Amino acid sequence: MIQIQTIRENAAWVKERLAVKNFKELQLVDEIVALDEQRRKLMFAMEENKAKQNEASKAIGELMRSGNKEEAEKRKAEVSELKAAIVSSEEALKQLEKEQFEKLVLLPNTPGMQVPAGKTPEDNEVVRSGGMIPELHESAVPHWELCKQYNLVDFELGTKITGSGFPVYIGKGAKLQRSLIQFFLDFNTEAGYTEYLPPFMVNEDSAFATGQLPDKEGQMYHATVDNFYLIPTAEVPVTNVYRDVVLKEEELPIKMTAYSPCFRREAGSYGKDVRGLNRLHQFEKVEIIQIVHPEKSYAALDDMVLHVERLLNLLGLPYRILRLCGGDMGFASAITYDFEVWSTAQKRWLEVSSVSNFESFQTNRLKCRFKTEGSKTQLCHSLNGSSLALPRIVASLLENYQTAEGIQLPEVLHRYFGNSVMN
RNA sequence: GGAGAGUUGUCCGAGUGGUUGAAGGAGCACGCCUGGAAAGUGUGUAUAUGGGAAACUGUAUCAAGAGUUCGAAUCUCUUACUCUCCGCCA
Repeated sequence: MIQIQTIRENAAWVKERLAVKNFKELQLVDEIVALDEQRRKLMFAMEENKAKQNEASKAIGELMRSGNKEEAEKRKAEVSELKAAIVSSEEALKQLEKEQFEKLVLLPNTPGMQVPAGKTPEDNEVVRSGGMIPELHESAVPHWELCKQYNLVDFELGTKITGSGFPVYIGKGAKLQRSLIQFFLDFNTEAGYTEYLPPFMVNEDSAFATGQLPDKEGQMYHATVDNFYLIPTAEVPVTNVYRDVVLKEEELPIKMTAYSPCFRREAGSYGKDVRGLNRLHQFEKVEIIQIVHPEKSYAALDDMVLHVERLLNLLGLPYRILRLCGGDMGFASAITYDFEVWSTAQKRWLEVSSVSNFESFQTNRLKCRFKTEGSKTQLCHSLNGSSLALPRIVASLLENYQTAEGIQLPEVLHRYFGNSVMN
């Protein structure tokens, strides 16, 4: 949520930035400013009345004690009148606050100055790329064929048990999941991230704080009886560790990592783009999250991008890094870098990680602040990224490392998986 | 799931309708004392949000929400959470 002070003081700038994100309803900004002004005026008037009421009540207490009942009754009548005014302005104020909040919550985060304008994925900027695209043998096939051939993942079985988009990993396919999760977590903790294993369901407050509610209500699975949401990413429960927390400046930066399954309803399109592991309702992911001093969030962002890049280099996958254009960015993000790996058999790029700086957008909802010696509390900045999402990494590992004799995984995984060939 | 007890400031803890933003401790900060420290001693020590250039000042906050009252930490209701016992379970 954008801070109201920012909008109050720089409405024109906010509108200009939101336009970069192709946000259409810029009039909301002006409406919010107008509501804010009304709200403050009303609040001031009401508080004046309340002050009078408090004063009178105190006086009544004294009059009662000194036995001056008549005078006390007079003042009581006076307060009753005040009260009527207070009650009505309280209602009006509540209404104004509600309206303002409802509009405020609709505004996406303002994109940072480096964010390119644009509407579609074609407008994203390629920042750099790395890795080598392998030469595959003649009969190389996409990963869904490999999964079937070597009995690694059974999609039909998942459909029977649950529904489409819920694959069942079997044998070496299951072990590969476990190996990757452990490899990623080890890599992250060695870089100073503290490991968390969070709840996989969250309450409404948590889903709101990281920006999933109300924006993406329909994209989460909702356990309605208890009003819990299945997490779409570990970002939600882990970032909420610091909801309603005031940190000391020296506690920053906070670095956390977590594995979790991710649940996404997103009724996507059908066809080859979503075949196999390309798009799922349930998948595994390891996430990294940082909460940092506002002046250091862009340095932290660079650090996280390099971190993910190292991981892809270790896996030996051909990748490219994109700076997303305004139109392709998420609701809460100020800037996002996407990582894509090349799927040689499908001949297309697959998104495997998304690293974002949310600046104070999430922390404003979280009320995650820090206090400096002798100064006011201010909002931290939050960032997160995938390191990494499993299914598409698995897809490209299988495809890019296939040979006529079977699949030989990169060396970095031998420690976790063994060096056996999948055949 | 059933029964009972609880939730007050950084912490402990008092407080059953009227100068209670909240006694008393502890902690912390600054000062005095000291050669230095401990002890002792004095002062200060919440947050949010309005108004104001500022000094300063209004309002709200004793788990959360609603109610009774001129006035609520204190009375009533609802909810959440914690603890104990029972049940169930891995």
